[in-house]
Amino acid sequence: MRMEVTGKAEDYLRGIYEITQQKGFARIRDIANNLTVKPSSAVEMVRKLDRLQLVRYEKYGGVLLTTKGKEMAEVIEKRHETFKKFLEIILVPENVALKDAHVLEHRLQPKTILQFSKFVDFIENAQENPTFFKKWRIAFKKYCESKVR
Amino acid sequence: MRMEVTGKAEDYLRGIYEITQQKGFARIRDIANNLTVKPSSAVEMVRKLDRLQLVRYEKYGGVLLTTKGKEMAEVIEKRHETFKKFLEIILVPENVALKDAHVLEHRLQPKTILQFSKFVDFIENAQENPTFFKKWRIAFKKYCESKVR
DNA sequence: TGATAAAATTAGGATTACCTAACTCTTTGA
DNA sequence: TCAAAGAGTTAGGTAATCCTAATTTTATCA
Repeated sequence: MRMEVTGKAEDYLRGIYEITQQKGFARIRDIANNLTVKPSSAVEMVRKLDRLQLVRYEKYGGVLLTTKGKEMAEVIEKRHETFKKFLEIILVPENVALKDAHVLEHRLQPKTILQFSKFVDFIENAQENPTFFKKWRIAFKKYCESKVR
Repeated sequence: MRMEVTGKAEDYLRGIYEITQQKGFARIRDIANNLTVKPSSAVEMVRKLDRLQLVRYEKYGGVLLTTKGKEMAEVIEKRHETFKKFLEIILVPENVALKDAHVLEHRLQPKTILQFSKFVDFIENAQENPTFFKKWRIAFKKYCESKVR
């Protein structure tokens, strides 16, 4: 077993992070639900994350993020937020965006992710030139509506 | 073997399409190079695509797209172009964009892909208001440069 | 034309991630 | 308190891709 943090491992890490934020720790069941996976699959990944020292896990006990795991989850979460915002900007309906943000997060190279986040900042930093950006968003929205057919 | 057109199958299909455009047919070697994969892997996938009736393939012979395969490849290719243009627009360097466009193509829902392509059209359809769009691109470029640090 | 080089194929493995079914712990409530 | 119910584990599989190391076929050129 090669032991590296794959895209899936990141999904699990973010899931565990989200659950932890809400209730302080995560159970296998929660993780399985969050990832839409059977508990047996969740156990498998949690064991891997434990070996990678990203979570602490004991049989029949809860799962906790280590410092390292939490740091990594935060980076992942931030990236996730970027993609969610980005999808909002290009007017993807929220229910769709929620799933697809997950999809966007993996396998992209750092440079690409950086550009995505710059784009989001650029569009959101309306304070530098509010009229221009407002105009931009309105124009794009109109453009989309005109293309509904 | 479950036999469905997975993301990877689409990658191969597009590769075969590209090669075919250039020289009329594809050899295993070409496909392996295009996909950065060993020939043995290329053979495996080509056999799968043949079973799916997306290519015609005979041992030691060339690979040709069927009508169905060509149609599918064209849809995939167009999607690929959208993502490539999109990455250009957000100023991802070309060498990075080339790889990441591939990544973007899979698993996104149709609605999201549609919005990506609308965004690209919106930015590119400068004829409707050339100054506005030119201004937009210049502004984004400047914004990125100002953030180099 | 026949030996070598190049291309393609096959066999046999590895990896990642998922599943089902059976089993083992733990919790809970009568 | 102890038997179900619920949660968690394990064993054993599947599927998609990829790889290496033979092996087989085809092409090339002296």
